[in-house]
Amino acid sequence: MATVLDGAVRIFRERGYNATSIADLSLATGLAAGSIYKAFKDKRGLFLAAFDRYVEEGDALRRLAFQNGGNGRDKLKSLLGLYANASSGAEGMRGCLVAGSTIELATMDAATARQVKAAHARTEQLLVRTIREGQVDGSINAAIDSGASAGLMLCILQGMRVVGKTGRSRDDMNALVELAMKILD
Amino acid sequence: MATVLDGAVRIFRERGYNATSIADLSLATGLAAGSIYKAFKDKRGLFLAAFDRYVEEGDALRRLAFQNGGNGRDKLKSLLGLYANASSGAEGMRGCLVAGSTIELATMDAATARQVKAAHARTEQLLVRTIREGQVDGSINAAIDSGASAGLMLCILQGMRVVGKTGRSRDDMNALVELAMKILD
DNA sequence: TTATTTTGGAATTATTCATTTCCAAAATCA
DNA sequence: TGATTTTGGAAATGAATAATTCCAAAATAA
Repeated sequence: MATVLDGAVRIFRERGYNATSIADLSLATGLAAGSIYKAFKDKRGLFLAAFDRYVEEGDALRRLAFQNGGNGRDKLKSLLGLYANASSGAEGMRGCLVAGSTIELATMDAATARQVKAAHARTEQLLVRTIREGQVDGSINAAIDSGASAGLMLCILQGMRVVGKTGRSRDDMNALVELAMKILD
Repeated sequence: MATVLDGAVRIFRERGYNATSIADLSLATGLAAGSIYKAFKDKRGLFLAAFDRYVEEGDALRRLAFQNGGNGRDKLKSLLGLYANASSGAEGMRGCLVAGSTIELATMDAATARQVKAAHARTEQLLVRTIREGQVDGSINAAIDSGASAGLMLCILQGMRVVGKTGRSRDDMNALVELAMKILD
């Protein structure tokens, strides 16, 4: 089942929900259309399962990035580095399921749209918490607005994912990370 | 003709190329399907015309933002302010045709993809030029890498357009602008 | 005024789409 | 071993799609 969802995640990242047909999903997951419908009820159900898996995997990667510890600033730098890597080369061109789904928000039903917005809210909350942690441990300027800087960080992360679709090198993306950290000064 | 393209720009911004049908375009432009085909050859032709118009309008807005003059830093602040406004409220939720098209890159033919990438390149070149201008007039730190900081600015601008789809207030977005300017310190 | 050309769009066409139906093979149960 | 249930998927269905055809009204030319 996990590999079915991995295949779905991949094709939805590349093409988005609307441009991905059941035939595409069948190729990507290895299941025939009838089986997809038996397992997920419909295309939207498979999308939601894939989206959840993608968000969970992202959460796990972010936790891993934070496990190397250090102070708030170190953690944020790890996070930006993680996104810089994910946004470069062939993997970067594949795209982000959250960014892609955000662009398609207008074509989604309310419940699906809520899931997409919730994913952003969760990332933004993590950013706020980590910035505040840095402000407490002294690694981040205590005077900056944690909400605003978290919002800016979220834009940078999403922007990397979009620009990554056009093909950027790892060096290009990593160069941005150093500069972005100045926001926290 | 201009209002036809304006209608097309609007619906493509909101829904993207793939999720916009000829029926949608007919409603948005006021032309029947047969007329659309006579004027633009096909859906892709209308999209390209709409995309060109959107990019040209964006260029005009950026020129306008720069006309208030000032040094390099002032100009960049105006540009970020322009994007912050465009990315907030109902207008922000409508989305950006360039960001949206970037997400759909994998579903485009090579010529259309080149146009989308060219739009990014043009914005990035403007950012590089303006940062260098600021480094010459002393308003921007001469030591920072103009290429990397332009790349980061591009990510911020595109990220604002994506996050703006989820609904952000003008105050939220403007708060980011102040912080983003620290990159140039 | 009549003939011809141009224009706008309704209707149609062929294809693709999401979803359902139905069938046969495999697995399970008695 | 035979009967029944489960499972996977090919084929079919009805709707939506991009694009084309054809018609009538409007405009132009003689």
